[in-house]
Amino acid sequence: MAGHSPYHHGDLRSALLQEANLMLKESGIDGLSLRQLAERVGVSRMAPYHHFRDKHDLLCALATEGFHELDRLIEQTTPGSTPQAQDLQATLVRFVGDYLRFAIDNPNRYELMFGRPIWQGANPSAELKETAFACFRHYAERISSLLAQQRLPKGARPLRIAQASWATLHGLCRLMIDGIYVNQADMEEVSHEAIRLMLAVLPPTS
Amino acid sequence: MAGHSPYHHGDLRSALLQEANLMLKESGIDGLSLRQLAERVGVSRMAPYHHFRDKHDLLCALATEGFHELDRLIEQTTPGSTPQAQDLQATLVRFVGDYLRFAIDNPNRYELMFGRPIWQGANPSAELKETAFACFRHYAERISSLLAQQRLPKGARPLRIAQASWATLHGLCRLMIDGIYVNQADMEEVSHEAIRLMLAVLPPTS
DNA sequence: GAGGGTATCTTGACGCTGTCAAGTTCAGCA
DNA sequence: TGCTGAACTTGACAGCGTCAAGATACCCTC
Repeated sequence: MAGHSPYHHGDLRSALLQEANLMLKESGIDGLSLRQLAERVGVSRMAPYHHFRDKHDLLCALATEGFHELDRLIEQTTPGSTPQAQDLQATLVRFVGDYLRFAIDNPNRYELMFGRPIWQGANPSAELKETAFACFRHYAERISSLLAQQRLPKGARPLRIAQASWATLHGLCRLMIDGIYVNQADMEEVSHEAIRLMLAVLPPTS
Repeated sequence: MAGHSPYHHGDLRSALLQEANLMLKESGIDGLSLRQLAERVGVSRMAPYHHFRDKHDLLCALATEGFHELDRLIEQTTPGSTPQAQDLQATLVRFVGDYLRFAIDNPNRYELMFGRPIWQGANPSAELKETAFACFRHYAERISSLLAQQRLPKGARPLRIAQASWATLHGLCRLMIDGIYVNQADMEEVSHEAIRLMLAVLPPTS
């Protein structure tokens, strides 16, 4: 790539994504302007349009990367085979911690991934939909299989529980990210309470 | 107000807020431009700046109105005195339903109220902070007092439970609003599951 | 009633944004 | 060698938030 002529960048698409990720982290989703991005990569303002249809398209690509990373996190922290009940709690604590850290570590990316601009503003790209839904599916499968291996009260639907628990986790992230749970110290306590909520569906003997 | 000269509007501030609410509902938070707003109200583009320091300031005022309305909703649907355990569930179902409806009814307003642009972008106005925190406090008080009147397992902290339940509710709203839970039909089922989660902290006999 | 202070509203201008249109450069294949 | 088409550039436009400076009309005081 270094030997290319200065006219043809050679690897512009990934260079754009990389720099865009940086700008996203620095200045947030609104502070990410295509013109600045082009300038920082050292290319004219219309060059990015040959690799992304839109600004929206670039944001979708950015979010897709984020979901890949989140997916990796989910697969890493939730083991395939489930241990005893005590270890279930430990696993959940670790998982919830990792998830929250993923969000807090890069709030702008998290907001981008789950925000309206991408999902409602224009149609999300097919690749994004595919990646994100796969991620959701993995989450639900992992959690519900974790739960299903415990003794559940009859009539409990692990999938629905997993979905609801995801809503809890997601809500927690957003409240913190958006600056409403300002007190970072409360975070741990509330997240533990959330885990307790997730575990409360299990019969009290477990 | 009708008898005023065409130069001095006479009630511009509230006219702006009213029209801004409309535009917010129509075109979302990004589609709300001060210039269009001014034109729709029939006033020059800089006129709004005499009633709001910023665009951010106007958004804060809009959000403040939203929190007043949400507060009213909370006070209306959660009775001060708590009935039997069965009625607790009915109350919660009604409350959760109302809350979700509040969000789904005007997604843009909900996003504005809880979104980063207001809380993180610049400092939220003092009035907004006051109103919003009062709203949160009311929510926590109502829910935790609802719970406290039940038989709780020892060591349970109703306030934390209320906060966590709020995270669940909020997460559910965002997932639906942001277009990730596309299926509106699933909504009811998942929200019922969320209620079950909220109730699960109670001892199973209740 | 007259005059001045002040809140209210207007017009002009600037730099920023995303992106359409049309031109330039260059690599790779026939 | 010459052509095709992808990659990239420059020009232009409308729209945005908002600073600065000027115009208007109400209200209070004399």
